Amino acid sequence: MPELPEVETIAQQLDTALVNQTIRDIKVLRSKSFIGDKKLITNRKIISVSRRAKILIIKLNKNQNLLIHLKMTGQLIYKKQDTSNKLQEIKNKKFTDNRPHFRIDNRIIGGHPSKDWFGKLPTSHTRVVLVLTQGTLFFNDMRVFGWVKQVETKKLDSEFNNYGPDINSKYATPKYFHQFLQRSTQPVKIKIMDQSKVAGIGNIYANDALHLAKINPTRPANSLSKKESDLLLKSCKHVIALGIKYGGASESDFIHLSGAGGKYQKHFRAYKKQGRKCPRNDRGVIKKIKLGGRGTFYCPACQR
DNA sequence: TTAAATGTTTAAAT
DNA sequence: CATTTAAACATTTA
Repeated sequence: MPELPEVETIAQQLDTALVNQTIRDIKVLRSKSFIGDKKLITNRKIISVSRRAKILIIKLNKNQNLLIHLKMTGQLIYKKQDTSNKLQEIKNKKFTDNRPHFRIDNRIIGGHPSKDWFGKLPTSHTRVVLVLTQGTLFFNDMRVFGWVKQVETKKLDSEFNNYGPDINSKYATPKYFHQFLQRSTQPVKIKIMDQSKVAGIGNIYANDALHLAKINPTRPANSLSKKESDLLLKSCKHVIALGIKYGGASESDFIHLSGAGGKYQKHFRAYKKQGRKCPRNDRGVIKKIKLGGRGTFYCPACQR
């Protein structure tokens, strides 16, 4: 999915839109996409919407919760009732890939961008529908990796047993960061994307953080000095904060809930910049390699 | 036709 | 037991 900044953006906007509404009904169009008991979340009131790691947490009354993971291609579309449904093209605004910048005036949209945003709902990729008192929340997911899950509050903590501290939290300390890097000979990029060590760094921000820190993604994690590790942690926190500031990245898989789209893609340092000049100097050209099956982008000239 | 896509999760190997 | 690797998940687009 969308990475931490994208989920954070969705959580903040859904919180405003959904709090105090009641879930009237839930329709599961693809059984794989819903885990748990539908009965336990119907007629429950929404208390808040928040995020932990890359998971969205919708807190309900009577000790119930709905967790949502968008994985690679999940999208959430909230459609309010009783307003017009006109598609608007916002003038003078383009995505970096020249797709037009759309907004639909009674919808808020988040996740993988596709034509599913514009037409009638549900679409062929709609997997779960939440009917609320003042609108409807559609969970679309082309590749069906994502899920919506009912979890009682008592078991909420155990849902996060396999996650390290959030990268943007105070628990991701320089000492902790250096310690887990020291325990591994794997490429440092793979390690910082290991959600069980530290949560919230995905492929975009891993590439950009390593570029910012001038560290080669292929370096064995345990080869980083304390100084380098400190700088890398700082860089990770920095690019994640930047991502949140710009409302996430709308690059190929994400549009945030106002439909306006995140802006972080305009600030990519290395991600998807292969063949382009290094943003730091004229000597380097961003190179693309593969690490752990994922596209990896870096500047051979300045990342050592 | 093959490769790749902002991500986990699992099984098998070390 | 912890770490690592590869494959799996399902679909679309380049």
